[in-house]
Amino acid sequence: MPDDISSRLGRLTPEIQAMMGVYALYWKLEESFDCIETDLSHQECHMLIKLDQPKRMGILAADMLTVPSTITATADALEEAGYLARQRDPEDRRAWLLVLTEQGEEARNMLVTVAGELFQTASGLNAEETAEFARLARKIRDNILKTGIPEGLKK
Amino acid sequence: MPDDISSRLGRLTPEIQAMMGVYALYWKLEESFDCIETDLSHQECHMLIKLDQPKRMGILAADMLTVPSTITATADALEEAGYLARQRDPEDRRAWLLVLTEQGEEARNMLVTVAGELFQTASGLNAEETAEFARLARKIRDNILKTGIPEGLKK
DNA sequence: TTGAATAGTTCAGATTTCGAAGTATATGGC
DNA sequence: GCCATATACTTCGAAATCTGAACTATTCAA
Repeated sequence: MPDDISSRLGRLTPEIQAMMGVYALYWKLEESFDCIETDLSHQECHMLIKLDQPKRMGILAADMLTVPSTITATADALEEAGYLARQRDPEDRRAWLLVLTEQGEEARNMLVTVAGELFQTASGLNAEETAEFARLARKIRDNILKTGIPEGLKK
Repeated sequence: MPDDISSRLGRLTPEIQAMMGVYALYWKLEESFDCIETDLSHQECHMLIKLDQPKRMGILAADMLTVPSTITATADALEEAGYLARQRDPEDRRAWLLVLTEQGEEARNMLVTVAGELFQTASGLNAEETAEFARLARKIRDNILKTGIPEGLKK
């Protein structure tokens, strides 16, 4: 049966194959996140992982392709739980910098480690394949961030 | 600034780079789906794309890494809107086969075409890179479906 | 024939997300 | 310096989404 599915997928265009793989991996990773011993929501985990250094909320919103109000809610929760602190950006006092606390750093390190293992398990790729996949993924991400907000957007 | 982000990403592990790329692409694709002229929800689009041939709801649930009740709701909506029909599986009368109607086939063809273009635009990869990415994505998807339901699952 | 397992359904509750309106600060033209 | 406009984030209520437990119908095994 898996072979059957696989062979049928082979007849689809590369783009659709790629999309289906991306969706499967995304769903699997999200699912696996539930198994991590933590009371963090998925969005909170994503934000922690992205905070490798202090960042403005607007940058995070663009980076996570979401809306400012969602970032506010997530940051509120993380701040309340002691993982990060808001600091005014000295270069623009309208903006906040989100800075991890020590507790936040620890949580982030744990998450990055576990997430890496999850990726290995879920993908089943060896080191070489992972490196190649990562190279293409980085290229894709660069392109998306460069392209920015959806270009064919409505409204 | 994009270069700065990119160079910092380079210092992360390949697994995390890969994950961030996958998340960016997933989010971007989901966002782009909103721009398609259709009244279908994302989940409904995903199901249509997967119905390249009649499938049992349980198969779809496993394939989309979700729960049966979600499949029921999505299938209800698509059936009501005339995109598919339920047929009893002759091999197991407890199960339904979801079969696309003519209207469903048309919608699926449109979606597959548009989704392919979306992938090209979002990823910015050329044909060769897309083929390589698709190869790895297929491998990942095979591994995930083979692994099946989360193995380290709780509850 | 009966008990256990499986395929799908129902439905109410929880979570998540979004968008419009609001506050505070910045920027540019006069 | 002053005003209009733009930007960064917040608030909050509505909408969409997803889930899990309990239920019906059918199959399978003994």
